Amino acid sequence: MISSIAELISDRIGTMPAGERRAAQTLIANYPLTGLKTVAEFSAAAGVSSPTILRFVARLGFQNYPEFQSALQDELAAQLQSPASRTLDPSSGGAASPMLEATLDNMRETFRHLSDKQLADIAARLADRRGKTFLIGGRFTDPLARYMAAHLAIIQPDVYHLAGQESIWRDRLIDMGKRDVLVIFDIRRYQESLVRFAEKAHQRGVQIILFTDQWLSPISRFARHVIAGRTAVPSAWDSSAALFVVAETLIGAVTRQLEAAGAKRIRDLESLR
Amino acid sequence: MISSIAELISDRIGTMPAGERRAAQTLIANYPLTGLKTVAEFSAAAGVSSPTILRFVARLGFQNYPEFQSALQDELAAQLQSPASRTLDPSSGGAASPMLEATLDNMRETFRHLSDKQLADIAARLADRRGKTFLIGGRFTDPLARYMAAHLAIIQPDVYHLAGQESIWRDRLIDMGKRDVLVIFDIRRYQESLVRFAEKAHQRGVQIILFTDQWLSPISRFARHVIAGRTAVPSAWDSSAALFVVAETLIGAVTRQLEAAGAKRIRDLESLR
DNA sequence: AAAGCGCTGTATCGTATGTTACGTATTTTG
DNA sequence: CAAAATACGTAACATACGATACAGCGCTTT
Repeated sequence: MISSIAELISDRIGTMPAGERRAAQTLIANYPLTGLKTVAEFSAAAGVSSPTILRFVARLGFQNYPEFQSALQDELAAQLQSPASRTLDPSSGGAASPMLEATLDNMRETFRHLSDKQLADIAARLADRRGKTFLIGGRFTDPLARYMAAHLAIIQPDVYHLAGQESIWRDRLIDMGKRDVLVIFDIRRYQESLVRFAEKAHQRGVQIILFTDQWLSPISRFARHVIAGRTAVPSAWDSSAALFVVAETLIGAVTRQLEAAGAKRIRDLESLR
Repeated sequence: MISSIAELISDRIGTMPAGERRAAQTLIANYPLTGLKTVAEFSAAAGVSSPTILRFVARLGFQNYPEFQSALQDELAAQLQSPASRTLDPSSGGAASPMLEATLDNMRETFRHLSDKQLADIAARLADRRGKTFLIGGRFTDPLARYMAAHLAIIQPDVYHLAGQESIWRDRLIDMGKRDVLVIFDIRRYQESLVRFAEKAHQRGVQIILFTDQWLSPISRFARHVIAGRTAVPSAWDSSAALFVVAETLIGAVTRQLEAAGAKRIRDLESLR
């Protein structure tokens, strides 16, 4: 069974004429980048002419050059999204749990695409006390919304978790305006009810902060800030762990920003018990 | 110092207009593949027009689109040629977030003290369908109970999350017996109400599975299985992320064990929508 | 409430890219 | 050794791609 294009090439490289073989070798040499460049660049790198490159990809079974490039990109996408290809680091005791390893990878990847500044911006918005904060989640992610709401509600007023039936929180739209923030958690399979809700909130000028997966919920169209977490794990379910950690990080950042006001508020709450 | 284009983007994403921000988000979401495609494909993926994409790359400082693509390819080349740089480099990615590093450490430590056999035993008990499963959590951990309940309830019947006021779930004790399982989440500061509840359930012979922190909730006295997660992070709050990951791992394990029966159940549920 | 500014999309243009036809060189075979 | 077949490159072509000008719209500001 031949799965990757690289295998396909090394399989047929023996039957190729000299020029095409040079093309194959240069492609394998720094795979797959050369194949993503233009035909002219590819041919220059291989030291052959453009038609030779085209004959080369034709021999591999592709109808035209763009089709060949698309195949390379798909392959690269699969490779980049599943860090399984990454050599298992022997440091962590190795055969711990593939589930754990995947989760740790997801978190690293998620934060790699999340700059400190971006997190700071979002935290600043959440800490901005001129408006209210609403949180809501989907079928499996609503607990994350609850978790975040439970913490935020302690350090600042006007934090509301939207729970229950759709009709209930839809009516809460009337309370929302430009100064308010709506935090939405929505991963595959995206819920239409949430999309509708987000759209209406957006129309009212509400600032939306979206927690979603790397395939981006349609709500990203309306969102001011989008946090794309990795969710792929060797399980029947997707993992929300990366989003959970981002949420915790934000909770910490907001707490730090509100330290002055927040500390007093916490003390007041303590004395209420 | 800004080294990668991804950093450059997340650095300036705050100052971008809405359309360009959507472009930036879709690019970051599955970086860097979208940037290697044509302008038309990029714009379609982001849901904006072609000129917006071009304005986006112009704002990043590139003279034209091909130059932008070349930069992405160079970056990808460097990344592919040295795969060692991706795993655990304390230089660039390491200093990202001390919060993240602490969380990752917590998870590794948590799983280090958690044997495969122990996880398998707990999963087996959760998958045992002779009794009912109840889940409950504390002030901040109740969302974890909800999260776990949301998944377990799909693959098997008789899964109940205990919510609301104490008096409500206290009355549910009457439904609990020897064959039943009670999953409790309780971290500092431990809630008396939960301890009381756990004790009564224990007296009724209920099997208790406890998620707690490394200092062990007093409920551990009554628990059949104890999962001690690390919670220390550089924040004003404790982190429940490690417990969250254990919960997800268990969800996956239970799902696998119930695969035969569970798969049918999932299909039935799908057809109900 | 009105005016100005900035952002975004539509339509058009020039160009670089992939493609193909054809002639020459090189190898293979009788 | 000769002749044929295959391989390769040059050059011309058409397409599709990136770039740009312009108009409409929403938003902010006075």
